[in-house]
Amino acid sequence: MATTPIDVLTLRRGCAHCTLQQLCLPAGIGREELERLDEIVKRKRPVEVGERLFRQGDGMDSVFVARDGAFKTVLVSEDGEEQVIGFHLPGELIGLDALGSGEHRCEAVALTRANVCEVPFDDLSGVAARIPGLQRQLMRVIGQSVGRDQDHREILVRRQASERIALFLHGLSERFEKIGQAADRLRLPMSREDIARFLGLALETVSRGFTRLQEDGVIAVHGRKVEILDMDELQRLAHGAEGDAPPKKGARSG
Amino acid sequence: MATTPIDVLTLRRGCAHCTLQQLCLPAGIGREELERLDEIVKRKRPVEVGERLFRQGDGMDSVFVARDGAFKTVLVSEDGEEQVIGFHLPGELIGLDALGSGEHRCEAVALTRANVCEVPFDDLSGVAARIPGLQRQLMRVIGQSVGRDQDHREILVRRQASERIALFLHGLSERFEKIGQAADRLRLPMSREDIARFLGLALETVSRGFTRLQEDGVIAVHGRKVEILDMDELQRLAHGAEGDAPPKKGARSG
DNA sequence: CGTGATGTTGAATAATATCAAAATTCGTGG
DNA sequence: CCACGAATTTTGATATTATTCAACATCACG
Repeated sequence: MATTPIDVLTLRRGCAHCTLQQLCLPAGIGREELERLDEIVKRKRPVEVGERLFRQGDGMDSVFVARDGAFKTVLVSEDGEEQVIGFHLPGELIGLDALGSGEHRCEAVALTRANVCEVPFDDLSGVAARIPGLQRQLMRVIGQSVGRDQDHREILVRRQASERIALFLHGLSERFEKIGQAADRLRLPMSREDIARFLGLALETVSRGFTRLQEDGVIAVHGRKVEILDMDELQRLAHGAEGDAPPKKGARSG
Repeated sequence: MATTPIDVLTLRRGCAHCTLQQLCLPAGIGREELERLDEIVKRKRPVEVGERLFRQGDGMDSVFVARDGAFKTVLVSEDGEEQVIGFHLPGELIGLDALGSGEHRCEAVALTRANVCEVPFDDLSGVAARIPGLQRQLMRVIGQSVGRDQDHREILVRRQASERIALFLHGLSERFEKIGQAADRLRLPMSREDIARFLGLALETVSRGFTRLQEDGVIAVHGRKVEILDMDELQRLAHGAEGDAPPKKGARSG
């Protein structure tokens, strides 16, 4: 437990044997093309908590994908305040924010120790140009990234803290499920403060929100471990339903 | 004043003579290429207030650019609530939200009568593939679009209504200036309600915010006409400065 | 078993939403 | 040019909600 030894085999094996295959760039790409992709993908030593993949102003040399662990992307304003603009789970591309300008507008910070794949963007574009499937995958992944940004905005326009929090947890749950983890037993990789800066709320408000959800029997909280007890209700709350009349009492059927 | 006759000449002339030339897709494209672009650009009859360019779920057939007038893009949730996710001034591409999925996630509504150019996306991709300059322009414009989304998020994470409003006005001012209109005399094309739904605030809060800014001598408000009297102060307010110690007193010089 | 970081809780304060009404603007037609 | 009505905007009073400052609890880790 104390040490997570680097799985050298996994490192060598490449995309073809990665558990994220179906979620990451390689999804739906043929065997040969996969090998070409493998050639340009760099697998790096584990990244430690707090390490950065890139900083604001860096050129967009590579895009990154975590095979495990988690990252946050943050915007640091002139006065040093940190604004969290996204969280990244395994299989979700990191670093596309520089697509427009060629320069990163944010920085990517590791929330946990993580193993990441680095894909040099020039090479990727080159390979993608010759592999229609990869080109399509790239667009798909970019689209997903834009979609997550939209989700974030949909969270932020909500005026009630409870809605934002419910929306956040529900969205995270969906994403965990997508990468093969339990949707109802989340181990949050980020602090309450990170969540607060992501939701545009005070840290204490987030904490209280969690407590409230627990009191209402929607979730169970143990620090960063969150168990979702009533997914339907969580979703209801995420869409403006007040604490008024949850169709409880032997809930989901009638 | 009562009638704005359709300028047939302008309609015929095409991109080469459009006043938006340097801001729109054609910027920096050679004469011949411009003609090829012209061939695929459709110029439509004026769009009336409230008309939609596309709706949620529509396929991304075209992208649009207003030559004059203004649009909003809105997200309509299941329960019929409207969320404003963007405003579009002349020269700003509309309809890129569908890039990822191929389907529009939002709908584009005319805020004023407007003349728009429609660019069929398939054709555009085709032409762009053969014109490196256009390809680059397209990326630039997409990047700008993503940038405006980021700006919106940066507005929404602000916790003070006054900051959001200041940020909104300041950003709008910059964009007006970019299209050759006075930066300090804005004719807002959108209602207070639209602004509220864009900023994630109650309509009344927006109104009060405007009034407050007027009382503080930062702007002058006459309905939808807003004059910016102290741009520096507006910018200061946009970045968390309280009403504490504005370096006022014979303001702008010292 | 301390110790610093992280998370929770409480009380007072400040900000915003909500409900209601008045004022203004704008388009339209006389 | 003026008057009218509908829609928009502003303003007021009040209730809700979130923030802030502070203390306390808990967790992770050495």
